[in-house]
Amino acid sequence: MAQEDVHLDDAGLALGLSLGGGGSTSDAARRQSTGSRLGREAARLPPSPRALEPSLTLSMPDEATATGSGGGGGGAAHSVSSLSVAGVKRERVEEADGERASSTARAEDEDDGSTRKKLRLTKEQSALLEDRFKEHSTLNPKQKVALAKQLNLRPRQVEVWFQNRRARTKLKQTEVDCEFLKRCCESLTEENRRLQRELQELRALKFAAPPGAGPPSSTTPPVPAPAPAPFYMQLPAATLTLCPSCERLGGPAAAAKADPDRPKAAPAHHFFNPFTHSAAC
DNA sequence: CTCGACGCTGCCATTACCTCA
DNA sequence: GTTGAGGTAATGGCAGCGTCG
Repeated sequence: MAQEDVHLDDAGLALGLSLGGGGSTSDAARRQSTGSRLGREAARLPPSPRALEPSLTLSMPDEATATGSGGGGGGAAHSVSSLSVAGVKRERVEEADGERASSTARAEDEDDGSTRKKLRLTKEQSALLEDRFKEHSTLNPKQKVALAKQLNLRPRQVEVWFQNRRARTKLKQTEVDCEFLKRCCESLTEENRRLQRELQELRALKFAAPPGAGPPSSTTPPVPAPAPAPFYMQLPAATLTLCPSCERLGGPAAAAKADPDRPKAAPAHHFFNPFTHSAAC
């Protein structure tokens, strides 16, 4: 389980906190020792300035144990460890892989102990992560640890990658939805104009015709040809789903949101927004 | 059964590093 | 060499849910 990894991973961090006093709580630390609300409060110490006394640099956990994945220390591609320095937890990456040895390795050379170094995933790692993401956008602890082991990363890094990946996906989807809504709005505006015109014409017709007059003759202005279905009505049937709470028409996300893995109590909605996955009823 | 503490996880906003034009 | 923009790994905070005593 990831649990083991967290324990191991945090071994050095705990030390860092005890020695450094105001050291930051890394996410791993938060997940472990500050997971509780009390713990969180206790851990909410003012973040130390990044350039705090470098002499506070702490010994980091043994590489092999820090990775926790078992394959960490001896991996040909990476060995990763965590280090808590003056409120900054840094990732140190040693790359034997020449392809991507660039930033991280260089950064380490220039390491002055006051900056947060950033891991760059190799193409292979990214590809595998992408593959897994395509299969499932979330990982259970077992999968996470297995994947981390496979990638020679820490489970936390895999977790973060998936988190960020989900965020990117959502952002993209939001952009798509936004564009769709824009077109929808334009279509509705145009439709509204058309109906207004039609209404005006009908009114003009009504007032022009003498009361009691028979049905319009051939001089009657032709009824406007039916306008093409407005954009918002061109939704494919598959996109029309029911609001899960009130069973009125909603959008595709309504069904997708009904993920059994994480059922969230939906309020009683009537106007279900398929784009924001929310409702306002 | 209810309640509070706790642990875990996901989402979100933000930060900070890195690359590239 | 410098700079600004964009991409993205990492961090911190918060909320929801399940478990346990």
